[in-house]
Amino acid sequence: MVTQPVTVPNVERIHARYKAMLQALRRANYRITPQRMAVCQFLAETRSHPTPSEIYHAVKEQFPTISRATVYNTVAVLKDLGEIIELPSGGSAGVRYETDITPHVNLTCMRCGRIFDVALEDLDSILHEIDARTQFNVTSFHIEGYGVCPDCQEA
Amino acid sequence: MVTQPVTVPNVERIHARYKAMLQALRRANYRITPQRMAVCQFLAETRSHPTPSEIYHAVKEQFPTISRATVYNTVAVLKDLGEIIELPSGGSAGVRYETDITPHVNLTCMRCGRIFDVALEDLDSILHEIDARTQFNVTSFHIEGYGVCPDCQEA
DNA sequence: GCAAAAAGTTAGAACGAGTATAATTTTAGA
DNA sequence: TCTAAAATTATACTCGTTCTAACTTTTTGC
Repeated sequence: MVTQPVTVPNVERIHARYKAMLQALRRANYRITPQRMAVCQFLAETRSHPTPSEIYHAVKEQFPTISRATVYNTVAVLKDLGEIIELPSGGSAGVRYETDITPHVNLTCMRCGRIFDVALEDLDSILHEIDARTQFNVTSFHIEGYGVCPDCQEA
Repeated sequence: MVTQPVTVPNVERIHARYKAMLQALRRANYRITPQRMAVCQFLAETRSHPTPSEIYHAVKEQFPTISRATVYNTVAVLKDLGEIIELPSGGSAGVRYETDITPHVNLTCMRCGRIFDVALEDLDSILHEIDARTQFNVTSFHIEGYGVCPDCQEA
């Protein structure tokens, strides 16, 4: 079983993430609408690297008339602001979104398509080395690993 | 300007990559067809993180009747075999494929959408640490960095 | 070299993810 | 409270991706 990081999703962390997203929107002069708040809340809560469709269906429970365009617009804005990251989905479901923008490792199982988060220490040294070698202004990074998860190894 | 790695694409490297892809297909009991060879050749040669559409149009020069489904099937098989990696394309162009499966850094400019490859040393230590912390069988990994490229910083 | 099974390709259709659009609604600031 | 402009909506549209049935090709064994 993949070692889950010691940090457990809790109300504080979710709230901080939610607040950070809303602040990013405000700072960039985007309007704060109930729909955007709901999308941010869902994204702050989820651990599942959701597709746009999954986000849509989750938010639709609270806002039955929400339009898909609204969801797509909202995640696009959040992505532009660097609050979420777009991942290849590893299946036929289009893109997935990563809400943890701190440096970490995503391990994608090439069998079942699931994505596992792993926290590693000392990833900052990578950022230093990228800075030393390039003139690219890097604002976030993570590591994408591919292979077979423990469950699929047993099957 | 992003520092390009000292390694320059040359005929030997391209040929080795091409051969590796064909061998992976053979080893997995896939048939070697002229269309698959052409896709592999193009992928071995390109440095451009091509979309499926770009692959299709490149191969269509040599095989004017090739079907899109054939291209999609071929890259899907190569992806399943771990010979190429799927990247988010950062635009509306669907996915892009990465043909360099050695550990390295992809820097994606969030303005223009271009993807820059950077080679770093000592990335193997990351693999060791993932192994130490998880039971995930990792076969390849790379680093995804996001930010603004030098060109877009000047504009 | 031939035959056959099965994989692979093809052309075109289908699907659905993602985007566009015009009308309507809502937000935020004065 | 009013208003300008942003945001949402329902629906249509685009296009990337996958499906399908017929046909072709590869590979293996004889």
